[in-house]
Amino acid sequence: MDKAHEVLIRNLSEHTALAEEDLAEIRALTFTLRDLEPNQDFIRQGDEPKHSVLVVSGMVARYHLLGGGGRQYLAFHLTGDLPDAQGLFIDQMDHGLSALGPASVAFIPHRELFIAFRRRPSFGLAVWRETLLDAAIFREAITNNSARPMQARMAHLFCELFYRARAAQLVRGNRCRMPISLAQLGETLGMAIATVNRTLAELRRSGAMDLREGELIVLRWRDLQRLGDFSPAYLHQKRQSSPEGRR
Amino acid sequence: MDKAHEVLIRNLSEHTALAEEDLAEIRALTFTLRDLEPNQDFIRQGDEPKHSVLVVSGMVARYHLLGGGGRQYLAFHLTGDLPDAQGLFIDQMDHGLSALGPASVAFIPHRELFIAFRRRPSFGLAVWRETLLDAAIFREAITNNSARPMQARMAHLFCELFYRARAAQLVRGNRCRMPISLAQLGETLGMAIATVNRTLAELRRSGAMDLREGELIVLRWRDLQRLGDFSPAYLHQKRQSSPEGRR
DNA sequence: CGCCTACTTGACTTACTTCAAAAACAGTGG
DNA sequence: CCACTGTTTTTGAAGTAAGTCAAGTAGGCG
Repeated sequence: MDKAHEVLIRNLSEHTALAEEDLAEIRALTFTLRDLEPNQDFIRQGDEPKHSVLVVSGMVARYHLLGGGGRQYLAFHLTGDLPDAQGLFIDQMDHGLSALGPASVAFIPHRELFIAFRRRPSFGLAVWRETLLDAAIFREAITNNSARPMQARMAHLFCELFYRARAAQLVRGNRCRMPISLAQLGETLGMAIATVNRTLAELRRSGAMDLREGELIVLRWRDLQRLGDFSPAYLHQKRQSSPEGRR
Repeated sequence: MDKAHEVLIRNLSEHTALAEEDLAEIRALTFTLRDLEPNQDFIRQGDEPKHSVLVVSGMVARYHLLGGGGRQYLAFHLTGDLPDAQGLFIDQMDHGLSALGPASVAFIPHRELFIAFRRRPSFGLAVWRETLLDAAIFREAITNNSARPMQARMAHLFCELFYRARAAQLVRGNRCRMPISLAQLGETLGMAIATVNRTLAELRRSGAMDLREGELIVLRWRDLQRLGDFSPAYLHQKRQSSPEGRR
């Protein structure tokens, strides 16, 4: 019944072998569930975090606020992710968190986490590992937004999200939920909304993918991967199940 | 005498209060020193890391290799930094490391680190904290390279490096070592080398800073900070000593 | 039906890239 | 000390990709 705990366990198990004692420790954590509206901000830049967040369902984004009120989206998080383990040791959030589509998250008190880390250091290491994976994704975003042309940049983002969705078992057939607007895509990839639209149109025309009604549809994975110059090594998946095979 | 250990202790102490036992644990670590030529690569993308690196002197960079053989620089590291604590839980490096100017680094076996973490969990947490600080710097780089115009982008980078150099006590007067070429600056900020030069010329003309003979000179900190839209919150320094005061 | 938001498209402008060449500089060897 | 080579920096001119501006269409909802 406690879906949240199981979601966390599944996600950590992707990268780390957890002992029975770790599982017990995790199951003993107090989670406070909260349902979120689409585009609802639930942690703000400047907040002093006292809780960590676990994505129980839906998609969650991190963003920087810009001078003019605009946003720079930094990363997206799927079911099972701990989007602000980043905030564990930090006095003031340097970025905010918002839901993309409808989502639900669980709040976990930092205090409890630290106690659990002390009792089961291997649990701490597993969470640490997650934060390092996050960092690898950040690094790739730097390269993506700085060094790749617009089309590849966008294709790469979709590759990453699809690949990660697959690992989190959120892909059904060749599609997964992706409730992101063009404006948000622009604020993620550093391009103007008009360009977003034109670039997306190109990708559609290439026949590699489609994005419709909040769903990402991958029609030809290898083509999309090629267009996006995507190689998943940086995601450090244990089992290298790639969406190949489906053309 | 063991400069490397003291450098690490000083850096960790910036953010975390270490107990005597932690210090003892750190001092017991085996460091293998290595001197590096300017621009020498010492960890390559694809390597299987068995050691962590500590910057003992000089400046070190992380980079992604691009398809065409080019590079995207991801971050720079100063004396005291642990540039690849990121590699602690990772089977294959997703990025490489190189010296900028002449530098020296110490290698620490992962095995020893993990043993030390077990014996002194607070030491592990301190290193974890460092990796989260790194991640915050990555996030800012995403925003910098995606959302800021060229001049601000460059100014912001110099602000960050100067600010960090100051915290690491590497600033003398209003200058610090910065052995970086225009080409590398371009590969950091995602701009063509011609643009780098013209943008740098603008910044010089503004009178806020200069970059000469591998040295960064900050003439008017507040102006540079304004030009770069820089606010240091994301660096999460405990003591908020800013370079202000010197105009 | 009308309003609001999200998406689409077109025409214009510009900031940046590319290309090219010159000037400054560092290292090497006579 | 100076010529010779290679690299880095500087500057100019031309081309282009992407931003901006603006208007129009489509979709969702009270």
